[in-house]
Amino acid sequence: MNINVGTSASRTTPFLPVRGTPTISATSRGTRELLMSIAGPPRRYVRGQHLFHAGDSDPSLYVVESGSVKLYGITSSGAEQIFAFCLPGEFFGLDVLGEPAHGSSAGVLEPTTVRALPVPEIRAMYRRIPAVQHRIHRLLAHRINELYEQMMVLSKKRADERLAGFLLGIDARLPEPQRAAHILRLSMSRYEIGCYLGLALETVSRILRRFDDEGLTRTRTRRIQLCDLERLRALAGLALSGPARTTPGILFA
Amino acid sequence: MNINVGTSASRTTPFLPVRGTPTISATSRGTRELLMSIAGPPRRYVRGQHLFHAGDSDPSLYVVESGSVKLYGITSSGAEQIFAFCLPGEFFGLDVLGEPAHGSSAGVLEPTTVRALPVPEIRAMYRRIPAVQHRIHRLLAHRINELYEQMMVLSKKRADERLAGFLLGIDARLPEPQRAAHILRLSMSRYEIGCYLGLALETVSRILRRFDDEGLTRTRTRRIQLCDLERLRALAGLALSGPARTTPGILFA
DNA sequence: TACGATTTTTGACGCACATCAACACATTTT
DNA sequence: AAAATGTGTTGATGTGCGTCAAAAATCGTA
Repeated sequence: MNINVGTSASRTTPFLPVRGTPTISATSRGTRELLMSIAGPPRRYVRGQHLFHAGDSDPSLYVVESGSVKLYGITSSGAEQIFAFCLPGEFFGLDVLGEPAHGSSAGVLEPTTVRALPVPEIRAMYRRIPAVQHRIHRLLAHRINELYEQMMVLSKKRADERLAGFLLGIDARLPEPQRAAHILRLSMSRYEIGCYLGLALETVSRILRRFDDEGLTRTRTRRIQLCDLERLRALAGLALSGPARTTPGILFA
Repeated sequence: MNINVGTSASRTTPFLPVRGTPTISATSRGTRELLMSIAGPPRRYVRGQHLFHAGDSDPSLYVVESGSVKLYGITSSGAEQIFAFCLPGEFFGLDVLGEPAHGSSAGVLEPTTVRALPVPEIRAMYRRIPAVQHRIHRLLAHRINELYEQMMVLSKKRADERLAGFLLGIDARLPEPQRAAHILRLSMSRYEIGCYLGLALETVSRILRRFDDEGLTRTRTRRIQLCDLERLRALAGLALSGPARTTPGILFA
């Protein structure tokens, strides 16, 4: 997304006092920092490179520092299906925590740096700091609910509703500085957007054009400005307005 | 599904030696039994009753003993979307382990008995028995990969391919005795099947008719016999034949 | 057994979106 | 600067499946 945030560790974790179990850990805050403390060195990649493929038994998950990554699988008939786009600060590849191998492939969309977190070290951390474990559960559970949301999109929404939701979703995940202007610089092609939303790339292009004609957006290839957030939200079926959107998750499997 | 298996605890857990971390626990096998040991008493429900609704902060997850349950959500436009059908032996509602409230609703499809597992007790168990924690991770991670699969179905497959996959999926999850005959006794309506597969109920009905005409199935309302497994598998895009299908998961969020 | 309610089937019709096919850009290469 | 390559736009056409409507079958229950 042509964005450079500082190290993702600089992000403050919004909230997290895990209710219920009285966690013994001293630091109930800062689990993200704890997790990041076992992250390997930043690694650079360019578009087209892969961090792992479905089936790889590489035992680590990843955090995006800058750039963006797509998580995807291949249909039985050979078609690509994108499961998620991962932006700076977000974890992905979490499924190796429970499965012997990755269930999806991770491909880089633009010049990107990521850091790896070795699964064994995460497991070791569980013992010492229960809060980390709760954090991981939060991430996994949250991801499942995100996928439920995506299922509803794929099976019930029209093309324009999907696109509106997609644009708003990206927008909401931008780091503070760029979020204000509501200008997206997409790192993915029309084809990839279509792969994610279950649409043909031509449909993506056409709907985007219509949004422009109707004053919802201002599009110049991969630079998209969101002009009428209210109408976009209405289209996407989101609650109107809503200033402070809680973006607690920051994870991907 | 009009099925009565013995207590789900009688199911043997297929495999699970968690690679990597050398688990200290004495019983690396039998985590399922351990989990079941904290399950509450069996509770009976009839069609239409609910175990929880999306948003409920009921801190427990559930196991189906007999009968069946649907997990679903409501779209912004008020439409129902079914995320999963839960059969005997399967866990559901796992997302409360990480989220403060349930992310979906659980409705009963037929006379059904379930048992509840209180989240606090599961958490307490983590400390004592790390293997239980790995098991939970397995369940969550596996569920995520299942949802990836379902995303591919919803966005890339034709109606007949979806239906074929659905029927085979149910079939593979039947307890041993009935699986042999490949005769399904569905507890869900055409409408509910459509809700799950992203199709109109009329389409479900029509495709089912076509399957019958083509000799793939023999349908009498909710009793469906799978006659030509090979062709069904080919349609669904599954590997041909494949005798012993590993059904490791047995979980739902 | 008979009644009403729900579910399922079947047909007719229309539309949202995929597909096919050029063409227009933009970006990189030589 | 021209050529090559990938990406995006736009139009024409087709179709898979949704929608609407009504009859038929099944189920629940008196």
